[in-house]
Amino acid sequence: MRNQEIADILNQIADILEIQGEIQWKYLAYRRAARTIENLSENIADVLGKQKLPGIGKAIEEKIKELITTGKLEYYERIKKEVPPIVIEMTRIPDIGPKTAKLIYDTLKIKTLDDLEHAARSHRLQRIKGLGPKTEKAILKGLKELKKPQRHLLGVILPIANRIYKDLKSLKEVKQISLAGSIRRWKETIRDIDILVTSEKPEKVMQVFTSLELVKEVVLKGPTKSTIIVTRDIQVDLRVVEDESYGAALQYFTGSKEHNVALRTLCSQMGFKLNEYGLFLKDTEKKIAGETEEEIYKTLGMAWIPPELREDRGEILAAQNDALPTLVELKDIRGDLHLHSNYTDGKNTIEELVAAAEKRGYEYIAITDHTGTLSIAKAIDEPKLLEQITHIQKLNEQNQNIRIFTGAEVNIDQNGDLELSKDLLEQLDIVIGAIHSNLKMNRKEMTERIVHALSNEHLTILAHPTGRLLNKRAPSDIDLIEVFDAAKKYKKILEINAYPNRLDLSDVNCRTANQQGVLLVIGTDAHSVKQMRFMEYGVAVARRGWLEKKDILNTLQLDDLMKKLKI
DNA sequence: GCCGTTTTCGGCCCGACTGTTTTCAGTCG
Repeated sequence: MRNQEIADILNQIADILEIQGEIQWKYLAYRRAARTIENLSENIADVLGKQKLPGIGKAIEEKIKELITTGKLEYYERIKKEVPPIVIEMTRIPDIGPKTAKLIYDTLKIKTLDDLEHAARSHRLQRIKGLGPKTEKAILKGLKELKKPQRHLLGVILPIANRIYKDLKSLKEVKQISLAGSIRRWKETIRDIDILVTSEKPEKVMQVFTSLELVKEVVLKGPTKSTIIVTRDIQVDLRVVEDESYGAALQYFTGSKEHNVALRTLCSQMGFKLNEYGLFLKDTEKKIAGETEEEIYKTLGMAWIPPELREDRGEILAAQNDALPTLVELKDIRGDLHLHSNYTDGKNTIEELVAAAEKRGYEYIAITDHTGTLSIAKAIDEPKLLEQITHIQKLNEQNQNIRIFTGAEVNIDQNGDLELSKDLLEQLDIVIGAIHSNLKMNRKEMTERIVHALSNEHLTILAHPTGRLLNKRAPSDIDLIEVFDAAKKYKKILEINAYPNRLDLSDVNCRTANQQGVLLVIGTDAHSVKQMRFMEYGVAVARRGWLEKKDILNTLQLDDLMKKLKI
């Protein structure tokens, strides 16, 4: 049983316990345990009982063991029967929590969400004691939102956020401004855009904000908080605070929730109280910090923590011990080793890609078009690839500013072999291997397939290792620990694919790979000049994975890179 | 149900907002 499946079951147990009115600490414990498992790169079965896992004690450990060995959990099966599925379903509606869901069910005995909609339309909900017309309206609205996709890709939302940010920043009434929330943490998917501002004229700022060109709906407009809906049904929250609380508010609204909970628990132990207005002494309520984030973290005896690390994955302890990593930055990147040209499904010529790379200040790029039996990507055939190699050699002679490496993104077949002749593999500077089909093999076969590919002497880089597509396709079932072992053994490089719907390896996985001693590379997989900007998303994943400059291949200078790759 | 520089019991982050109430519970982030 896979980690995610086990985490899902623990979360469902928490939902049920919450609906049953169990004390909150009990169901919160299940959620915490689920989160621990979700953040794990290792297979839970391999580490359970062998190492201390936060939030997993004796009782939950036993339950996970039962799930692993039998594939079922007696306890879960039993309590599942005690709560009608519709009640759990109802809690997915915004503003409907366990209490309200249970109240509605107990009163009306509805069976489906359609029943709920009917009950709301015929005003039977507002007759329930404790509910009213507003709740009824909220439920009808919430039912519609349920059908929309819940989270947006960072790559979709960030350009929109930056546009709004720029518009607001240009106002003379705006003193300080920052994006906050998950977007400031560069999370791979984002629910809504949070923006924080300080101003002496909040009304004016709110007025501009709620009448921006891309506004579709104004949900809420107040002096300190406004909410709008913009294109693609993206929600944007703007909050205005006092200058003296800016740091505290920024810290608070940046999150994550888990980081904030952990930080405030620590505050409490130290005799402080932290909220969005500042850091206070617990007993006298005296404010001792709040203007800047740096000041708050410093007062708590730790270094300022980069937002990308604020996920409660050990960053607080590291900050206390002055052991935070010096995270890799976009400016450290010296080249892009995963690019597609118009020889196959790319939009631009090699010359155009080179010009764009120069503009970005790169020292080198690799042209890596598709080869193998890939019908969708118009794979390049061998004569055409030879032609491309000659073309690149000629360009390298003409242009000394940037080095163009020959390469290919070679399809890995079902057995883990590279779909390109040995002769050509030997001619290429960089061979990227990637799986594009048969993604649903079982764990053992898939792992063997990848390990076999990694053992191939011609392979340089394994691209998008898990094959996931955000919001669309789950990662393949792979024993990543074994893959990382093999990558280290055969000295192969694993990719952080920066394409916004891939971001593969993920933050958690590239962190584990690095801890296991595997070198990583950030590649954009760009199919056009425009997409070369995706590099910043790949860098963000690396940063969220605690990676430093030295952990990333394409931060090396040209000659060091060539030495490393023996080109 | 978990956890321990206050330990094996008694805590467990903190506040805003909302809708429904006559003082607060539920939900959210």
